[in-house]
Amino acid sequence: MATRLSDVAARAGVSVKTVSNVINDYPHITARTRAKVEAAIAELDYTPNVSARSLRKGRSDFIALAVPEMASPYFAELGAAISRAAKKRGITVLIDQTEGEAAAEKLVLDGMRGQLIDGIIFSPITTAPARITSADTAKPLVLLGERHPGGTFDHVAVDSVQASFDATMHLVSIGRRRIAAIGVGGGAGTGSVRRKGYRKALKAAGLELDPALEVGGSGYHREDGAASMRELLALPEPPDAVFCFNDLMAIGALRALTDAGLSAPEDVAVIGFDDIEDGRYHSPSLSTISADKEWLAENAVALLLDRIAGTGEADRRDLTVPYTLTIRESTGG
Amino acid sequence: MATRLSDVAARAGVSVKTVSNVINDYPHITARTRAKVEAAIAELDYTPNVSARSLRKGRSDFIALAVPEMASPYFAELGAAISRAAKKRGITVLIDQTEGEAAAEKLVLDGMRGQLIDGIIFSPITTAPARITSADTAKPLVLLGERHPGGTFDHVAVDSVQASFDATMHLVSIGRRRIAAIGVGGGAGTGSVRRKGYRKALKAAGLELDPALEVGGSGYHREDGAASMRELLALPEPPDAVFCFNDLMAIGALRALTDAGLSAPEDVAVIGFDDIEDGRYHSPSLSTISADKEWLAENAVALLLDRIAGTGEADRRDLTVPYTLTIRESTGG
DNA sequence: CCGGAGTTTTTCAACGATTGACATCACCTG
DNA sequence: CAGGTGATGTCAATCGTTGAAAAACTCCGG
Repeated sequence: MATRLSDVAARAGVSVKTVSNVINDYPHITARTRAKVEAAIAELDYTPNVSARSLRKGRSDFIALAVPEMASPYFAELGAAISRAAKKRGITVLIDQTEGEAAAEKLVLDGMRGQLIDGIIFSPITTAPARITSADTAKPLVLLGERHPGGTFDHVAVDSVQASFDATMHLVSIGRRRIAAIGVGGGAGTGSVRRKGYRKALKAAGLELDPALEVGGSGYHREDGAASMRELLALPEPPDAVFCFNDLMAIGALRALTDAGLSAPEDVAVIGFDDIEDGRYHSPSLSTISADKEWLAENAVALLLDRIAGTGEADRRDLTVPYTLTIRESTGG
Repeated sequence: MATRLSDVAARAGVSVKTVSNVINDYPHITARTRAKVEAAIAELDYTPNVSARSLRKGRSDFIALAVPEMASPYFAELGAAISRAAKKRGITVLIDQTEGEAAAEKLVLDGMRGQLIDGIIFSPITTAPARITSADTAKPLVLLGERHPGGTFDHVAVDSVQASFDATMHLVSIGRRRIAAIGVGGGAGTGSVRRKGYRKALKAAGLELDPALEVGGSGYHREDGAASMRELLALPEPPDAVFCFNDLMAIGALRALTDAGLSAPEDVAVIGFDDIEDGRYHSPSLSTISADKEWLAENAVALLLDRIAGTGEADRRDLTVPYTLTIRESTGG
């Protein structure tokens, strides 16, 4: 595919610039010329060279999505949604796995990838979001994940406190009194924000807060959920319900429950957060907080493109993703 | 980030050429100069402009991975592995979702992305692999998925027939006599190849082949597996074991089983294919064919880079991914 | 048939990094 | 001290595309 603009031009009998004009929808072109050029393009199967174009224009129509790990179902689903949303607008998404490494996250922030990308959608995990300032990056950036009042960037996320409150209240509403939380140590503020909602709910329900029931470190994987659940079950007085700060841990927790010969929701009710597809097919199916990922993707992309085009408002925007409480078997749905 | 090569040169007090030499590992450079230049690069936080470099060199160090959908756990895990393998070699992976659309797949094959990428790792689904010829693409290409004798490209895959044989024989070995197969209509040859292994095993075990036990269309998702399982359970003589052609369907099948008040492995033993993480944590945990994804990723990337560098052997290579039969609860492990 | 107002098309020079041919030096060696 | 070697610099060209500006063309009224 060595077809260049000049080849097309030669074929169509016009100048290189005219071909470029046709491609870029320059208004003043005769129908005749346009037709000729388009025919030549079709015949030669021409595709513009992205590198050259981006070098000249300073725009590449590539954006990066930086996530901790793409194999994690939530991020995989998110990535798919964002890719789709971007494609609709003629934008290509480049996915970056930071693998939870601070170094990799820093790389993302430093106008990484040698100016190829026009902007970044960033889901931080190690980098304390508050510490990210506009000085750190030259590229437009949209943050996903927990909100942070002092931030300088556009931001899209669920109201985690409220959602966690709802999840916990749901456990209360089905009669549970000893409700645990898994994932309180979670990265990038997730743990503390969701715990806030959890505690608020306990208080609202008049339940006592037992520190022994708040468990979980920074990992948010299945095995972390399983380990936390085992820890809880080993307590002198185990919980009768657990709110896991994400679905992946909830699935691990359910597994640990089964391994212990117990079952959900009878012995322990379990609710997660994220609504990943696995949860729907799990036995028992998993109750969860279901954020609208399509909405999130659409808006994150739109926000970023606005910023890139410079048409966005001057001050940063904070979008809140709609969510619903989805009740399934794991809480007796 | 408007730092250019010339800025670095000025800062280091050397010529642009020297900086370029340092970056590109030109042999004759004093340690002093190299140090100076490297210091300048670090201070200015310089990153070469990818567009300019790729325009000039004709190499971008980007490769594309084209998969049907990245939200599907198998592809997500594969994508993660390939990204990692590529990163080790200084290559960036661009993931493309074809969403099972023939048009999108065709786009991938037409030296898509305007010459930005150096090569493609392609996991086809609608495009009949035999139909892909080197005439269709100008870029080096490595195919994943079922093998096809007539192909013209390098290829990496599990020996699906053998693996399916093993999976089926495992069901036989635990005493099952009425063994069904789910996914026989699967895309890009997967269905027919795995069915071949399945049938071979039945024959080897002296079991009769019942066409009613071979079900499933082209979809390979959880809901397809669930639907197929329901279909099987509705038979006058339902199966006592099922081999699902991928784990996702197996999970759906397990769910359908549960919904019908039956359980695995007691009523119906279930085995899948792929060893996705979900399967390990499912209740019951899922027996499966576990292909070495890291191996697959490493080799697919290495093969492609060889091809790109032109150092590969002239004739196409066909690599077979090692796998193991992993027995878990769903078959009584 | 000319001048001017558009409209359409072309010419020219970047964008930033790399490379090749060659010119300089500064040393070192015999 | 001539000649060789190693290290760096100069200069110009190149990759394919596009913005700015200039040139060529069309059309119309006078």
